[in-house]
Parts: sequence; C-alpha cells; structure tokens
Amino acid sequence: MSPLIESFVRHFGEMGSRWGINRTVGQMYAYIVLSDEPVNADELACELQVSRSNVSMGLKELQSWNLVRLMHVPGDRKDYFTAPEDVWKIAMTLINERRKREIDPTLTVMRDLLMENPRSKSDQYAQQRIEDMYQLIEMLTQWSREIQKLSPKQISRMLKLGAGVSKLLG
Amino acid sequence: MSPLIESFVRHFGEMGSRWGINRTVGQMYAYIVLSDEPVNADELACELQVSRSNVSMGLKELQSWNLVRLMHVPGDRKDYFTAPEDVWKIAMTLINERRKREIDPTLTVMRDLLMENPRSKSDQYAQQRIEDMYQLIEMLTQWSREIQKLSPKQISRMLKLGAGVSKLLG
DNA sequence: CTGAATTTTCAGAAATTAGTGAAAATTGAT
DNA sequence: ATCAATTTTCACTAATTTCTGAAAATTCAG
Repeated sequence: MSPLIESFVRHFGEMGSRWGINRTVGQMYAYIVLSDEPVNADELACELQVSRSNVSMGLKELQSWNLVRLMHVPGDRKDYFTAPEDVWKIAMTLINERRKREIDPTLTVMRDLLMENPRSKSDQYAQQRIEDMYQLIEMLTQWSREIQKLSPKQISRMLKLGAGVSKLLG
Repeated sequence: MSPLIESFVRHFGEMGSRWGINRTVGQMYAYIVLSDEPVNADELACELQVSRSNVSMGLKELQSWNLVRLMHVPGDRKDYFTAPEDVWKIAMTLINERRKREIDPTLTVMRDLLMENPRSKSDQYAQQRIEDMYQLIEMLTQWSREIQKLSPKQISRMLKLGAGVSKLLG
C-alpha cells in the first residue's frame, strides 16, 4: 500500500472509532473507497494486517450498511467489493442507514413518552423538552429525506447558497 | 427519578454509546437536559447509580464540549449545572464541537494528502477520491456555518421548505 | 489560618469490544 | 458426487474503554 493511501486509511480508522464504527471496519472501507479496482478479502487482510476472519466480519458489516457492492471478476471464485463511485451516494447511504438504525427508534421512544400522562410538574417539564427535541429531529430528518429527491448538482447549488436562502424567503 | 425520565435517560445512554459518547455521560446529559432545575454532582451520582468520581469526569467532559453551564445556588457551595433552554443551541453546539474536533483535522489531513504528488496511477485515483470527499465535506461544513447566522425561526422555515428550494433556484 | 465541604486525580478493577485461529459450512468446477 | 477453494462461525484471547475508591487538591466560611 502506498504511503499516501496508508495515511488516509490510518486516519479513517481513527475517525471511525470516534463515530461508533470499529477501527478495522473504518480502515477496510477507506481502502475500498480509494481503490481503483474491486478488492477481495485476502487483499484487505494482507494490506491491513488483520486476520482473514476479521475481514470476513467487517465485510459482512459493510454489506449490511449497503456501503459496498459485491462483484465477481471473470475466472476468479473470490468475492470482490467496490464502493459507489459517487461520494454523494456514499454520504446519503450513511445518513439513511443511521437514520433507520438510530434516529427512527429514538423518535419512537420519544413519541411513546409524549403519550404518557405526566405524574408531576417535573414530568411535565421533561415532556416539554422531549417534545422540543422531537420536533427538531423530525424536521431535520424530513428535510434530509426531501433533499434526496434532488440531484447532487441541485443539492450543491442549494448548499452553496447557504444563508442566502433567507433572502429568497423574505 | 420518575419512570418517564428514566426511560429517556436509559435510551440516550444507549444512543450515546453508538455515537462515540460513553453511556454514562449520555445519561448524565439526558438527565440534566430534562431537569427543571440546576443539577449537582451528588444528585447525578445518586440518581444514575454511578460513582461520584465518574460523575466528576463526565461533567468535565460535558463542560469541555460546552454542553452545560456551571451555576451556583445561593447558600450552597456545590456546583450546579444546566443545559441551554433552547434545543437548537444544543444541536448547534454539538455540531460545532464535533466539527472542531473531528472534521477540521480530517480536512487538514486530506489537504495534505492532496498536496503530495502521486507516485502511481492508483495514487492518482486515490487523490481524485480524496478530493471528491474533501469538496463534499467542505461544502457541508461551510453550509452549516452559514445557516448558523440565521435565527432558529428562519432555519425552521428554510428546512420546512425542503426540496422546494430547488424551485426557487429555477 | 483552620478545617469541613467539595471536587479532582489516578492506579487499578471491571466491563465491554475487537480480533484470532481452528473448525465448519458453502461454493462451484470437474 | 467429489474435492479444493473460499467464506463464515464461534469460543477464546487480547486490547481498549469505562468505572471505582482512596487519596490529594481545592475552596471558602469562620
């Protein structure tokens, strides 16, 4: 692995571990993303110096996150993996998978707690707080769903406008 | 602690741990956020059933993230803590602190790697990928900075418009 | 100053999470 | 069907992270 690629892979391993993704899985994905060609498990195990079984588990996880696509190369029985060519696609997938696994269940818990009737003044206050958070998270996830209808080009244009949107809104 | 508050605190402990924040710190913050009045360390230790020293470390962390404010109540030597009343403020703080600690250093690493001259075809491809990611992350952080100039009301209006913005942009 | 109240530190224990190797299961060419 | 190639599983070990209790440091009223 070239020094350039190694630096990146190392850094993303560290980053991953701060975001609840394990270091090795982070490195594996960084390696796959930077790779020009489909990557197989043996290559990952060898380049990242981890056991073959660890790679197998990591790949299973990346597949469950829809972050890699399984491919085959003609005349080779091994499984090969690639990441989407479009970084927007990767970002959207990450956001959507995390929403499914973490945000949606959280909203459900909050909704349930808001249905209960408060047994005290402090429960009432707590419910108000929960409602504020609920509204905020709901708004953000709804927005994220909405903008995914747009093309990357359109999203870029919108983001670059930034605070300028407020002028359009009067 | 009422069952309602306990459910929320438990859930946020779990969530925290999936986002690289330790369970206890997550619970502590959930408890503080839902609390009507300023909270002291002994109360947290007692209600969450963790050691006093663990609370001390957790509070230090929450302070370093600017997520709590230290207060004093007259006639009491203990330190008391509160969370901002505005959930938008909390969200912005989280985003900004995470940017400072994780995104900015990542952008620096990527910028450095883009300066190096590629030693091979595959380095060239890797640099292209890194550049794509760099542009994407840069755009998102720039946007996040920009919209923080707006008031929560204005941000809400903008987010609710969602994909509708693209119509305004033609 | 003194000393009680409070907070912080930190070495080590406990708990959790990650990684390995050997064995089992699967796959697909012949 | 057979068998070699490949992937997966899983019990165990290793590494990391979190938590604790005791001691040290700090704070402040008197």
